[in-house]
Amino acid sequence: MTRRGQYAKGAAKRAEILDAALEVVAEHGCRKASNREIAARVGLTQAGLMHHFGTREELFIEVLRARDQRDLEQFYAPHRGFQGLLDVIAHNVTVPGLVRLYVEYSAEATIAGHPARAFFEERFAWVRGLLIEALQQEQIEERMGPELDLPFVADLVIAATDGLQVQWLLDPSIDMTARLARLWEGVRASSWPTILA
Amino acid sequence: MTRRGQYAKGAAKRAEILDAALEVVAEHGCRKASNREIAARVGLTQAGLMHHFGTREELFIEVLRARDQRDLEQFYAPHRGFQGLLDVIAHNVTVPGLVRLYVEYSAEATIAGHPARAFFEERFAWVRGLLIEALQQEQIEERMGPELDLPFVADLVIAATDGLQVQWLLDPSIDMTARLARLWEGVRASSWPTILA
DNA sequence: GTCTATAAAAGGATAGAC
DNA sequence: GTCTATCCTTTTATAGAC
Repeated sequence: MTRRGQYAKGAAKRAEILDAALEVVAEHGCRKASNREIAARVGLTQAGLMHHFGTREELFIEVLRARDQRDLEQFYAPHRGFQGLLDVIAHNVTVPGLVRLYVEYSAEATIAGHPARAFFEERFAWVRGLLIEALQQEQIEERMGPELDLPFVADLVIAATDGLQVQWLLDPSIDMTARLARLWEGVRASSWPTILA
Repeated sequence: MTRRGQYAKGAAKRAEILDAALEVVAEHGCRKASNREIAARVGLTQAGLMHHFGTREELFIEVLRARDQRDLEQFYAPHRGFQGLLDVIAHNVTVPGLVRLYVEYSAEATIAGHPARAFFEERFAWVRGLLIEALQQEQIEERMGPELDLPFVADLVIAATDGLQVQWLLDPSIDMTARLARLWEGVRASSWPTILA
């Protein structure tokens, strides 16, 4: 019971910190989001914060992991096909801090030896896999031709999604979901097969 | 003459610095590229570097400006159509530092009040304009249907290009040019008109 | 134009008390 | 689990000599 309570409290505090980190990132950007300010938002000192996350990098990675887990549960299911991705993007519009963290941190992490590089490599492969599954379902239900090169289409859609997020951060009036939906309609209805197959 | 020589020397040093900045960014990333190391590469102290560029941000923006200017002269011409973009991307593969700077710095600069935000906003509008011009040329020469929504296609191509660059930084074996060429063939040959028009 | 010297700040991380 | 206190590093930027 005491032990249980301690764990529960620790987990609650961690969750609180993850939310605070998002707030600060949304306001100042990932680069200028200091541990001190994140800590202050949850009534901790910087040292107190470091007790929960060994390093700053672990904190950011944990934020992104939690996001992926939530998105997976809330929006993804193989039978939903492409709609799953569209729902994720529609949801992203409501969490600009998360979009900013993803865009900024994924860019920074591409450098060799960066502590978050492996995370993004693995995440990319994982997302590609999910998207390919979703596209296969679209083929099975015959909303999409059977000849398309799925890995190519998946990577292209991911690239467009990532690029759109930067455009959206610069101009939030852009409707990311509508644009992706339009891209998807283009892929679906395409007579691309002879080219993309 | 003396004056001329001074200017020439100053300009040469500036150019040297821009190259050095790219080297350091390629190795450590934009975030970890310190003024000190850039200065050291050209045999200057950090203070000496600051004489040429008032701030770090001006230096980075200048690097990107010089790149755009060069790309414009070397690769872009309205009558070349989409090939201009393909050539730029093919060239990008040979300058990873530039790609890294662009990806990382454009992400960071999306934050409100960032000194480079205006630069990226303007650059984005400029690139979109060039691409639309190029696409119009493709239509004129009837390599592409007349019904397509050009601004939409342009933004989508830019998004895909930007997203591909992140993928490429994580995995340099990806052939960005081939993927964009394939996207372009898809757009071109598409029976998208009823959807995208 | 370049250097030396220094400011002045901010950052992440750790040790040890409670 | 959290705080206080502190360390140490690194960074950008400036002032003034040469």
